[in-house]
Amino acid sequence: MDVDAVQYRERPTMRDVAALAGVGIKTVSRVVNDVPTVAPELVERVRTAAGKLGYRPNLTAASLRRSGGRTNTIGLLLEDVSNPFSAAVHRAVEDYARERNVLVLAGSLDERPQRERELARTLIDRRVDGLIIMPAGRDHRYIVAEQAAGTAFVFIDREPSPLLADAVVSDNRGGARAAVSHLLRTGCRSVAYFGDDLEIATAKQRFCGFQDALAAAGVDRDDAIVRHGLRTVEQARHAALAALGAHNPEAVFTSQNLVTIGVVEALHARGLQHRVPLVGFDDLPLADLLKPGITVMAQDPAALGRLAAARLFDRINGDRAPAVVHTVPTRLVVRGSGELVLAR
Amino acid sequence: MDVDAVQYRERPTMRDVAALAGVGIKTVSRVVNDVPTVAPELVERVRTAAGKLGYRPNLTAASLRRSGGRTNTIGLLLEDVSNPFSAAVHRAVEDYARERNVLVLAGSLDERPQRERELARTLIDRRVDGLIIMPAGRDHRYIVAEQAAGTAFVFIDREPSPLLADAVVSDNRGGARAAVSHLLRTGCRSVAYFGDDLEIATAKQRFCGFQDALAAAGVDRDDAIVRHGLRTVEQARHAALAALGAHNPEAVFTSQNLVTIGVVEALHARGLQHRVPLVGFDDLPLADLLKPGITVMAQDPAALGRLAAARLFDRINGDRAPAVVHTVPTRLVVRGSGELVLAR
DNA sequence: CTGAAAGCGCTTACAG
DNA sequence: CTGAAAGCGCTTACAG
Repeated sequence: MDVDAVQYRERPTMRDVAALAGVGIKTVSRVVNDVPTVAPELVERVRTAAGKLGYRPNLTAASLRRSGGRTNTIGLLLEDVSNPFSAAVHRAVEDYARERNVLVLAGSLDERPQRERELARTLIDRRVDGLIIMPAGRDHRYIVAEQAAGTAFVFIDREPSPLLADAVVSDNRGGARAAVSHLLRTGCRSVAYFGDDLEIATAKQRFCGFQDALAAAGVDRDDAIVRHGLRTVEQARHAALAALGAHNPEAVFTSQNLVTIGVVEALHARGLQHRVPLVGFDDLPLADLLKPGITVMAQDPAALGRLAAARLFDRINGDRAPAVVHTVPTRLVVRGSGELVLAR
Repeated sequence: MDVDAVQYRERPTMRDVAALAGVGIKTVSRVVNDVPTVAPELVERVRTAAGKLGYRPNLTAASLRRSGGRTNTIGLLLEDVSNPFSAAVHRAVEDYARERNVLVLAGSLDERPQRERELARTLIDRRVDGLIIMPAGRDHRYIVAEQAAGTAFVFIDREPSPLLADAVVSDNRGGARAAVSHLLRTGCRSVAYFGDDLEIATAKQRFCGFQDALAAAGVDRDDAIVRHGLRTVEQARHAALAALGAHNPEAVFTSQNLVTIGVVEALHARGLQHRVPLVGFDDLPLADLLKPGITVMAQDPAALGRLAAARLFDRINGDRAPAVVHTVPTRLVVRGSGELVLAR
């Protein structure tokens, strides 16, 4: 039995089922939707006819007329469906939505604001019930009209600006501060910072936390060992190789996943991985198998996703309270790299 | 400006735009769909009215009547949207679909056949134009009726059974054979196998490849160091710790991601990572930072996703040729663990 | 070039 | 308990 052997035929509609069962179309509708007030004999006839025809209801047609007009679909705009952080958020949102019989349309933004607006618009034109956005853009006023028309919005990972909708974010500043304070406990007095583009809200918050920790410990910031704008592993590695050669920082804080990997590669290349303490923001797979293991300030993407989904469904269900920002704590995962004993 | 300040109002329809612009609804439809034969002045009036009302077309309503009835949506059923392999496939499918203005509804199956059927059915009831399935189940006859009704199917990573639809799969057997042959080149004569449940088609194919390589080299298989059914990192670690203690295999082949991680953890725990050669099937992030780096037979999930999407769109566009299986080569990534010099 | 009528597959509102 | 009519927001098919 292969593809060219099958019989092609149109999808049967309720009308076809009704005709075969000898009932009205409305009775088919009742049976399909498990309305209990149908005579058992008619239920039986309708089910038999539906089975014989291979009838499947058309849910998009149903939602068009159904009161409330919900599509039972939500949109999820992520930085990139294939990066581990986005993917973990996605899974948590999917699980929450699945329990409510709602499907998820996901898309990748790649830090492109224009892509964010286009995709949001496309999803709205599909009439998703709500949208969870990990924003690439910095201006979210475009959602105002959509909110007024009934589409729910929740932002995740980064807050919208202005604060037009709920947001669920990591404690970026507090987490970074705690990470750097942890490093300073090794006794070091100069900490290098390698981070992402400061235009990205989370990068900025983490840099603020870095500064908070230095200030609290009475340590001066040395701008010679502060590097922003690192977007890739390669950029981070090159920046770290240069800084390690020229300035010998006593410890290193990295603000993001890919940056951590690049800097760790550089430390290994220089043979410094056991001598220069490092803490990275955001967890890495396999980080505990490295020598030394990489100490990180881990985010909880599953919690972010679950909480964002919960807020979104509250909004979809009519909650019109003022927008709130929910901050999710981060967690220090001690594995060795952040606890090296300084050779003095 | 915050959420409780907005004005709630219904979404305007084409009828509303038509009334405000003083034209027929059909003219609005023409303008919205960029039909060129509308008088410039009317186009202008319609656009102004639409802008004033914040009109957005309802694409699901449009597709209901549109000939062909396409929804410009496809479904993607993955093992787990958050695992790196699935996520990479997802991204490739998304990119291919995006160029064609098609959105992707993704879902996770977690190796549960029942979930596969339920989700497939749900997506069909939404009238997706086609479905790409990384199957959990072993019987795919349920798709026959759906194919007949016009829904396109492509399987990815594992073939459907019976072969009812196109499939895009890795060269599991050939890749495993090449990986184990590579190990045998170190001079070892006993190779342990740690693998997933043999019921999973890919695991079985990789085990066949393992046996092929031993047979080609004239090495006997030692079932004392063959372990199947490993589903998690923990199970793999425990199995490896037990086998390493009792049987001292000279080299190790692991059939899958999580198994590789568990076995590498066990080797590190025993201090054997520089003495027992290992090759894993499927690549790992950070595998090159470990000491030694982990040599793997890498799959190409992006190629799998792209090719599956290409087949699916061909099918959606009317291709009714017999089903074909497309095999994507794997690639040996040499990093050290598979090239250890045996201490004899 | 423009628009009134009919219809996509279903549900609502209503009458029997 | 059942079904004919009207309508969801749009497009098709057609007449002007």
